Amino acid sequence: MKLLLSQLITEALATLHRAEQLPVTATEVRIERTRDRAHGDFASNIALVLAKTARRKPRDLAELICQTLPTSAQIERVEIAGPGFINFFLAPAAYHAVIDTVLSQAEHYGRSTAGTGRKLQIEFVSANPTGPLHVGHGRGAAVGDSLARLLATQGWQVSREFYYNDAGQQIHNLTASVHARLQGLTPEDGAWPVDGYRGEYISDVAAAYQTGETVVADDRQVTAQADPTASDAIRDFAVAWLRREQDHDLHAFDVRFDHYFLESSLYTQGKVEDTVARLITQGFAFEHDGALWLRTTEFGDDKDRVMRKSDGGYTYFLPDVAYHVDKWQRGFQRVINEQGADHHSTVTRVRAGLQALGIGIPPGWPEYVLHQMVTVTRGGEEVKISKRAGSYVTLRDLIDEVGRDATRFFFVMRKVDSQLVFDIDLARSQSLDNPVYYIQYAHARICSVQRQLGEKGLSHDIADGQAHYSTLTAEHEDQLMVLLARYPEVLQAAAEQLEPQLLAQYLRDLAQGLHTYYTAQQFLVEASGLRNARLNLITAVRQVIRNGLELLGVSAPEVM
RNA sequence: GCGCCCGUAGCUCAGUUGGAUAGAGUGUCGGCCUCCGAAGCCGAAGGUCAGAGGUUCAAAUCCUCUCGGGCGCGCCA
Repeated sequence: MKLLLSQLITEALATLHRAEQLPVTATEVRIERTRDRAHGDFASNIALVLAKTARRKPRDLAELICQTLPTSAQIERVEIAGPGFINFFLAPAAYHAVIDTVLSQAEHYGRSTAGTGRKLQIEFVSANPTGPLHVGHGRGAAVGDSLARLLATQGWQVSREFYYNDAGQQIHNLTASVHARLQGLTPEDGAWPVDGYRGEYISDVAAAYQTGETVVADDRQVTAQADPTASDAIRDFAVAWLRREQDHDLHAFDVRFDHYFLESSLYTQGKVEDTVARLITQGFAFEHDGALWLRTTEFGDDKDRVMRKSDGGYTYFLPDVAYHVDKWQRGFQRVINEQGADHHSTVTRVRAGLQALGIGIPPGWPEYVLHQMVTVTRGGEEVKISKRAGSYVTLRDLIDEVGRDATRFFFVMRKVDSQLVFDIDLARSQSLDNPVYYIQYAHARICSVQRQLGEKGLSHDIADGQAHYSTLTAEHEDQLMVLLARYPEVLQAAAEQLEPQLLAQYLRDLAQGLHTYYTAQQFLVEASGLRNARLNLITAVRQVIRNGLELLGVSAPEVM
């Protein structure tokens, strides 16, 4: 519809130009939905934009454009308002069409094929297997997965990736902790490793190792050797055990990855070495104080960065760059990294490293979505400690306490770049103040009406409803149809701007529209035409709520 | 000190990427169940969009500065 209106105006402008009424040729004409229904359905500010170059008053120009505008069956009337906006009021038939579109496209409604076939990768969570996932990972999981689903609706071929370090210093600390536990030590003992982990799970890992358990994670399977001195075996088992723990939480969150990537593979496959060599030949590397540096300041960084330490080891910066080279070589047009904002300093660095390689990677590649910190409150007080992890609140704590639906929704309902206060009491409450239940309730209510229909011995005749759309004259019906029509636009905006909260916000609006309508009108009325028309409408609303919640990983229950 | 993010109703936050009279929820106050589910609906009250300049037909939105909060600033990851 936006496209149609834009074309009509462009035609009008061209006509005026030919008639020498307008000195400028066509510019890009943008059509917006109005904020206020009194201003019609769509508006164009073109007269305001062109007023200066046309050297006419905005309202006069708007008048001229309106008179020249080709007619369309979709448009009932056009008005000029305010400082010179052109407001379009759609014909009722244009509204009614959206109901049929939703009903016929069903779960596909709202999707676009614009990006068909283009490959996109989104990396998120990427937690090292040294402990349970914390609430920050939870936000990352919810945001990353919803973005993946949203981008898929726009036709992108999306791959979800999880990157982790299975062999570095942190893993060494993990191994040492489990080893110490196997020796009978506890975190309270003086001999406990200084950088060791102190959560309860260390004991669980040690116990499982001793009994020779076999653990199966999504990306690996290991059977414990039960030998308390075999540190490689302990390490492999501990990593697998914690990966399984993380997978357990991720599954409970309905998050699945297509690919797990090991940092160690960058070394074993020589990719780190290749990257260093390439950076040296490109001439951006230099030696200083016994270390090898990269002149990242050439590419916007505020200081140069060490690649190879004076002790011969690499800093994390280099495998990061090598990893992204690998992503590039795998052919992803777009790569999005979803991380906590505490990693924001790596953005410039990684991009600088990739530019220094000179292998044709665009300057803004990869893209980043950085979510701000999460704090958890209960009873108005900040919650900090989890017994399970020893120090931080885990994702599992949250899911166990408030459930998957509320947890996922709460994580995506705010802008990612705002700090998030996760109020456990609010998320738990199955009452008026919980936005998740509000939306789900709207869905369940529609299902309930459909059940009542059967109990009354009636059936839903879609065709009869279609023949009686003209009876849908209530204000609330009008508003719901507009909301339904907006859904594809919301998906497109949320995917384009990488902002899932737009969808969460929209679903709340749609649910509100339904609740208001529900209270104001009876659906199961005597008159069958009106009844079927209303059933068509609320069935379409139900479909869109389902589609939208699905993208946020939230269930759409038929009964609550 | 430098960099990034944030600052909107008492509280938690939206705000269609510069548009028309700033919006929800919650909290407060007042109404609505003989009626498809009251986990709901309707109404009232509540604002110097942190502050000051600037850009323009138009600024919560863009630019500069100030104040306040968060996160980073390692030859750690």
